Amino acid sequence: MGTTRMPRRRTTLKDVASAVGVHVSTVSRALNPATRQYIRDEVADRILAVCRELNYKPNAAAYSLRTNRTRIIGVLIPDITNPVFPPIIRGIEDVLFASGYMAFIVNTDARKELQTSLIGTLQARGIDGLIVASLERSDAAVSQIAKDGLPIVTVNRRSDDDAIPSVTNDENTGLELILEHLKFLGHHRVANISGPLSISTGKNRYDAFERHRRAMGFDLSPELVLFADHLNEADGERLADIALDTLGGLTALVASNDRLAIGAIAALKKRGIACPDDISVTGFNDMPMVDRLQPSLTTVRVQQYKVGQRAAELMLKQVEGEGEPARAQHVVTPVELIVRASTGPAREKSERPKAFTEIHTQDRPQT
Amino acid sequence: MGTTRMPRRRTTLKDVASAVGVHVSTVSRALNPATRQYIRDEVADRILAVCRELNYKPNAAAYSLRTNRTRIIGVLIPDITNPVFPPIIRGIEDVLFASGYMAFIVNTDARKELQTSLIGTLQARGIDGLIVASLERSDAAVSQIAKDGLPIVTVNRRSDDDAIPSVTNDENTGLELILEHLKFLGHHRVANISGPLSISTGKNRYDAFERHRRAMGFDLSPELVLFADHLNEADGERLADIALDTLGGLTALVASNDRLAIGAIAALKKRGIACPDDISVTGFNDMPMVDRLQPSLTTVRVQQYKVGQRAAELMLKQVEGEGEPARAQHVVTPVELIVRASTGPAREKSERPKAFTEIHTQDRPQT
DNA sequence: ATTCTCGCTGCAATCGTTTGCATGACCGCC
DNA sequence: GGCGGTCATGCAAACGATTGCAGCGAGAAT
Repeated sequence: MGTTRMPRRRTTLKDVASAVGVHVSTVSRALNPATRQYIRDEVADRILAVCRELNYKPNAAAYSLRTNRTRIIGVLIPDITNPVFPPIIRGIEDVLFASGYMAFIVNTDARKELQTSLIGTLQARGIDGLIVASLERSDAAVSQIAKDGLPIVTVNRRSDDDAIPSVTNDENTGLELILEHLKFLGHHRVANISGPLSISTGKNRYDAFERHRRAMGFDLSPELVLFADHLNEADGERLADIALDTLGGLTALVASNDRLAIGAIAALKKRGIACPDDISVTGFNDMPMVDRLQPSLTTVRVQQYKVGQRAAELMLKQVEGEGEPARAQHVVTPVELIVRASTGPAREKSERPKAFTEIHTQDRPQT
Repeated sequence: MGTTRMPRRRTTLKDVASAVGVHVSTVSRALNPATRQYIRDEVADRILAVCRELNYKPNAAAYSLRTNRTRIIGVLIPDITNPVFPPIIRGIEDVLFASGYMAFIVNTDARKELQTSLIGTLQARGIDGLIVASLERSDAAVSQIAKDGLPIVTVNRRSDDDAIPSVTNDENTGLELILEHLKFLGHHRVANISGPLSISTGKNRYDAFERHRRAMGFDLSPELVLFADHLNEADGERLADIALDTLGGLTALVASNDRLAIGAIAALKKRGIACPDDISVTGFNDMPMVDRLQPSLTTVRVQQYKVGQRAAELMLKQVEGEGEPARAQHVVTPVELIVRASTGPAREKSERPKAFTEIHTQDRPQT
């Protein structure tokens, strides 16, 4: 020893108590805002001073063991590598942290059985609540958790089970704005690369597409809708290929999210089809970077950070408000159409020059 | 068996013990692989069966209180929203999780005093170790933590303090590859948009740039190096603007990372300078999406996921290996040059019209 | 003067595990 | 047949906080 530093023991309530000359319970009460009132100001001040001096930090494990609360919220994410999620996570973390909570973020890789097992792990860790972004419309494990009384909120997606509070985006208006925009540009035959119907965003955007294409008088052929298995670029490219092979006279592709749209654009590029001159493409989400792609993506902007914040707030309300378990809230946040360079006037039916032969001079004012 | 009624209370060791008809300590030992040997197989099997039946999950708080270990590793990230970090985090999480550990991810926003306070919070939570990606070359708080004996590893960056283990990328080779590539393309006067020297990546890449541009006979003018305050697109654009305003005859810009490079390309576009025809640009990191930009980015690929894994492995070795604290390891992972469309042959010296005076006819409607 | 109230503080149980030590059964051995 | 030695298990003391309840002094009320 000598040179080696002893890992000095952390200071506990008992240390503080004996330093001040009071009982540990007195220290405990002085430190807890809820019981602070029972202690004489003079004593409390002395206690606070000593705590600071000894750099006292309450032992979280002991607190949890006694109170059965951890001040930890579990957060289930499909894949943190997907750029949609980090802003949501920031929103969640910032709100939770401000109230002394922390977030346990875990990736489910969209595997349901893994998700179920992760929920078990999180419960073993004693989380106070669960925020889930990786949710299918029906998920027995999640519904069971909710029924067991663990506070829960879904974010970005929602469950068919209305008892589970949610914070989602206004998908319906989003698609309405897109279709309005395309109609204005003169499109009539537009295809939809839909997400899986097992996920609320996929289902809701699909429903909205059907609703509004009917209302606005677009071509209603059912074969104009293709369903993705995964919400990624590869599947977008695959489905766009199918669409281009099997559907004639297409002038626009509406993708269920940005990643599918990016894949679709890659498919067009591969074939030398110009976007937007031959075919327009739209996304959904407005992920970071999509304004710098070629062409920059026309899409629907959702308030990712905000959605995360709201979810965390709903969670805190449940966790802190010991009171009555009021009816589950469902928050829907507004969206906004962002027009960029991936959409343009519909190609005239008569003239169909190969895109790269013409000079495209259109100038779109950046965001 | 059969339909189970809902136990509001979690099942504990005591429940299992009384169900089996043994003492809690026996159950505890049967469940712990290290003490499993002391228990008769017959009894142990019965215990395991009952545990499964009652769905027993050990109480993490009680475990931590008793053993002073949480199986939680703190992870400090500057900003999870920066696409460089999610893959690293996945690497860390996957490895930790496989060993029964979890990660507490927190964002420091590159604010040192916030980081210091976050470290305090994490310590109060009783983390078993700390992995830090948000580190300046000298950080008193972090060095102190290490000296106190808390296992620590830095990832992506490293400290000047050699006692702190690290996992980093081979910055030196990365810049060598880039400069070799540019030299091969005939460039001679190339500028460097360097990161802050207070961060190891900035410093090391700057040093490497200096070393190799000298070795390879590039133009050595000191004014060819500009220093960024922040590693983001905005600063890249700002510095590229300065470079273009003040430096004549430039044919290439070497940026210290992809985000700076993206900003630099935006600056070129804004002025109607063609990349790579007028000026080539290179990045570092190979973030997701940079292959889909216009032009796609020539950059150095670092193994982000791998780096995260290695960091977690180093951490586990420290945490699990009760043994003596062998000398701090410093792992350097190899990098790879990815040539894409943002680099091209150097413009001939003869033809060098002021960029913005020439007719810019390129067809980028983009801003 | 006695009793009651009230404000402040101490006492001790408790949360669910782990773990050093004691215990008791059983065995082989001299 | 007593003795030491395993082996398997029970006992009970921690770990550090919270919290219902008891106690105590002093001032107010009777």
